[in-house]
Formats: sequence, C-alpha cells, structure tokens
Amino acid sequence: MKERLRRLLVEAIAAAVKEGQLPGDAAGVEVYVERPPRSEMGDFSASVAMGLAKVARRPPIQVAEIILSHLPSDPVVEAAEIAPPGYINFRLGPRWLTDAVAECLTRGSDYGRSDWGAGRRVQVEFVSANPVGPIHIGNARGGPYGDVLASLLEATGHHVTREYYINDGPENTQIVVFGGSVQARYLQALGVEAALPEGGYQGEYVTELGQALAAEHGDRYRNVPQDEAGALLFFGLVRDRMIQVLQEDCDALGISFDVWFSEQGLYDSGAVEAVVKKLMDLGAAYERDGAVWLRSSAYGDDEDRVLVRQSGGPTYLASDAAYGLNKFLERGFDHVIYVWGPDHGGYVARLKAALAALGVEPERVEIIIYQIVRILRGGEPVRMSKRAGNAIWLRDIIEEAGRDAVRFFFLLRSVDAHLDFDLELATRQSEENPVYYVQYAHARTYGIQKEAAARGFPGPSTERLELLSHPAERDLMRYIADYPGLVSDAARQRAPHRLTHFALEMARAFHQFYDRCRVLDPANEELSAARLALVVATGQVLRNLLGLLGVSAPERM
RNA sequence: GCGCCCGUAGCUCAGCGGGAUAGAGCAUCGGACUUCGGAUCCGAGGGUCGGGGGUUCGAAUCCCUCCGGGCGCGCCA
Repeated sequence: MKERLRRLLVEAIAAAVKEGQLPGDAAGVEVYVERPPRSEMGDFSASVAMGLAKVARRPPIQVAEIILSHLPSDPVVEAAEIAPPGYINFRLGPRWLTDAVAECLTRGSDYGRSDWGAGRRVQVEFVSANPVGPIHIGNARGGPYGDVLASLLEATGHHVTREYYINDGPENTQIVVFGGSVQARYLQALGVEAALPEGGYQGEYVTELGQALAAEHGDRYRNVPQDEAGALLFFGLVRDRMIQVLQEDCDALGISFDVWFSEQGLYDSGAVEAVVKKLMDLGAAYERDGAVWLRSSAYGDDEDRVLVRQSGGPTYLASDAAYGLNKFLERGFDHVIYVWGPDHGGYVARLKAALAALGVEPERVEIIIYQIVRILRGGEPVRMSKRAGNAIWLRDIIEEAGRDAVRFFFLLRSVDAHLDFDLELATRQSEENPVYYVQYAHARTYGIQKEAAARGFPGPSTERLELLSHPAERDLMRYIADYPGLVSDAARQRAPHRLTHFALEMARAFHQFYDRCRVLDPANEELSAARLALVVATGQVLRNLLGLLGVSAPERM
C-alpha cells in the first residue's frame, strides 16, 4: 500500500514538472510514505512537499497543493489532505484493510511472501563454533539470528543455503589445545599421571571424552607423545563425536543446516595451498621475513596480514580465503552473509581484503557482527569460559526455558545491542515470557473457531467484511495489511527482531479486539462471520510470523 | 592509543532511509463485563532521548567533540 501511494505521488510530481509547476530536478527526489503518529491524521502520510519546498522555492503548503492537483485518482484513496506545515495525508477507504484480510485468507501460509529476491542465491553462514565443545550461551546468539535471517530471505524470494563452517583444520591452535586436553584426560582415565596443556580445556565433558576413549580403546594410545601431533591424533579420535554434539545442539534450537563444511577438506583438496599461490600470482601476496603476506593494506585493511607463517603453516586467513573462493567461484553464490560473534570484529577488514584481492565484488560480501550476550543470574553477571569449564551450555538453557522462549528471547533485541540473558528470569518467570503472550493470542484464535463450530455458527465469511468498522477491528486489520511490508523490511534490514516486536504488537491488537468486540453474536450472524474471518486471518498471520521465527504456534496452551 | 557497538522512563529495550504531542514490556499504584480462554483487558504516575556544539524550516535520528560502558586490535581462531 505504501508503494502504491508512493507511485501516485511520484506520478503527480512528474506531471507537475512536465507542466512547469515544479522545477525539473524535483522529479528525482526520494518519496517516502509513512504512518502518521496519530490516526486522526489519516492512514498514511508523506512529507515530500517539505523536502521539495526548497528546490521549488515555494512554501511547502503550496508545493503540496501542486502535487495534490496532479494526483492520479485511485479508488482506494478516499481523501488526500494537506496538513501544516506541509504533510500530505491520505485517508483510505475501508477496502484496503478488508482486502488485506481476504488476501490473507486466500494466500494462507504464503501471505507475506514476496519475490523481490528474484531467486538470487544467498548463503548464510552462521554459528560455526569450533568443534571443541558444545555450544554455549555466548556463541549461541548467531543461531537464531542466522536461522531467521535465512528464513526471511527465503520468504522474500531468495534461494538460501544455511551453512556451518567446521574449524577442524590442523593449524587451529584451539584444536591442538583441545586435542591435548582430551589426551591428558584419557591418560588420567588410565591412571597415568598427566597434566592438561597450557590453557587446557577443563570442562567436565572433556573428562568424559577421555574416559570414553579409555573404555573404548584401552591403553592403545597410552604411549602417544604429548605433543602437537599427539594432540591432533586425539582430536581426530573425537572429531566426529564433537560435530555430532554441535549438530544435536543446533537440532535442539530447531536449526537445520543445509551444509556442514569442513575446513580440513580445504587442506585435503589442496585449496588452501592453491589460494596462496593464486594470491601470489595476482601480486596480492608477497614473501617477507620468511612468511607470506597478504597485501591487505591495498584493500582497505590497516596493515598487511600473514597468510603463511615462517613455520610454513597457513593461517586462518589462508583457509578462509580458500573457503571464500569456494563459496563465490566454485559454488557460485551471488551473495554471502557471514554472521560472526563480537570477538571477530578485528577480522572483518582482512577477510574482505582477501576476497577483494581474489576479485570478489565487495557488495557481494556481507559480514554481520552480533554483540555480546551477557549472562546474568538474578541480576549478577556470570563469567564463563569454555576452557575454564564453567561455561553455560545452550542445551541446559533450552532444557530449562524451552526452545521457543530461548529463540524468542534471543530475537527480541537488535544484533547491534548487547543482550542480557538472565537465567533466573528466563526460568523462574518463564510464564511471563513475552513468547507466551504471542502464543496465547494464536491459541485464542483457535479457541474461538472451536467454540463457533461447537455452537453451530456459520463459518468465517469474507462476504460482509465492510461490517468490520470498530476501531479495534481496524487496528487489527492494519497489522494484517502491514505484515507483507514488515517481512520485506525485516529482510532488507537484516533485522529479525522486527518480527518479534511486530508479533507482540499484533498480539496486543488482537487481545484488545477480543476484549471489545464479541466475535460470536447469535443476534448478528453476518457480523459474526466477518469477525470470524478476521480471527482466522489473524491466526494465519501470527502463525506465519511464528513460523519465520522458528517458534511453535500452539492451538491450545 | 586506534577500530566497531552501545548510552532513550526505576529496569530491559524499540524507534535512528530527519518530520506532527518520543513508544512498549517489566516493575509500582488503581480498576474490569456472572458471557467467545483472566496466560486477557483498562487507567495512572514516571523522560534535560549521556553532555556540548553544528547542519536544517524541522534532530532521539545526520556531522563534530567530550564523557561513560562493552568488544576487538597476534606469524590465535
């Protein structure tokens, strides 16, 4: 609807320019249509006239008058008025709302979907936590975010691949330390005196891994030296188990990845070596001090970065460049979104530099950094470190609060904002969690339908939707009408939190409607049928919303 | 020191393609139909939008600067 009004305005301005009433450069201005702050001001408004006042060298009100005099007629526009200091306010006929209800019922679960993505192939890579332990609350945030972002892109006509990058490469020091930790726990399980490596992983699950290895293999690996090679050997023994743990965690969150991509695979195929050579051939990398450097400073980074160490081992940047080449060149994604944690902020410039050096257009690379999650327990911050072993596992939180609440809670805030997750609040007060408010609204739409059937009311009908004229009905219908625009806005802005906020507002509009408008009125069957249609459409939109959020939409609670 | 993010009601946060009287939830206080689910609804109080400059007809929103908080600045990932 905004778009429809916007076109009317653009046409009107063009016509005015043609007749010489507005200067030529007026035709190029951006026109935005928005919601006025109060409903008495109309259904939609535009402030173009104020923006044009300067170039037109006329007062805004006059500009608005000129625009209005050229405004093409549209059956849905009941009135277009000018309000000081120069707003153009549109008052629309009831059809634009009731048509939305009808359209929602016709399109069902497709309502809100669009095709502006035109089938572009987009990859969203997220979570990608190192395979050295279960997902903890600190790196869990990317899960719901990436998953819902992917859903939003799907809903707007993109072809989306959800991908998890497994950092199981041999050059990953975390892998080495982790493997060494497993080895130490294995030896201890055999009764051998063994110390954890420097900065080793102290989590209980590591002890369990060691014990499991001892039970399975006995003392077969007892004499493996406690060095890097030994650590990697032990990592190899538990690698599949660790990936399985990560997959189970993602399952528990309701996330299903299309691709689990192994960094080790890039080494095995020679892709890492090849990309370094390619960068050298391109002149984007050079040797110095026995290391190979990426000329990243020529591509926007502060300084050049090491690709291959003096020791001969490639850095993470080298395998990431190879991975990028794989994404863009081999698999041909049009656009790639990386969802990273806050500790990766310093890495953005160098990855972009590497990809730019390889010829990937910068606009195809998008890196989103979400902000830190702070864990509180009753208001007190809880420190956590995977290595220290006092991490808070995602799985435990899900068990306590439930998947729906965890996802909804994580999606309540903008990615740019820090997120406080208070365990006590998420568990003790789980009944007051906002997710229940929305789910209850959805369940209520079912309750009403069931009651209608039980009492023998005729089913929902769109025949007399014009009977829906109560302010609460109009408010509610407005959410239904706005929903498709919300989905494309949220996708464009990479802002899943717009969905949770909209869901809460719409649920409130529905509860208000329920409170003020009796749906099932035996004395007025036509009105009842129309209201029932509104109830069904509301349930449909809530269900579509919750579907995008990956939160269940129960029929009763 | 440099880079990124944040600073809006007591608390947690929306709003930030500049626009009309700045919003919500929680918390506090006070209310609601003998009826479709009270996990609901209504009302009230509560604000120098961190401070200061600037751009503009108009700034929570854009620019500069200062203050406060978080994160990052490795031949770790």
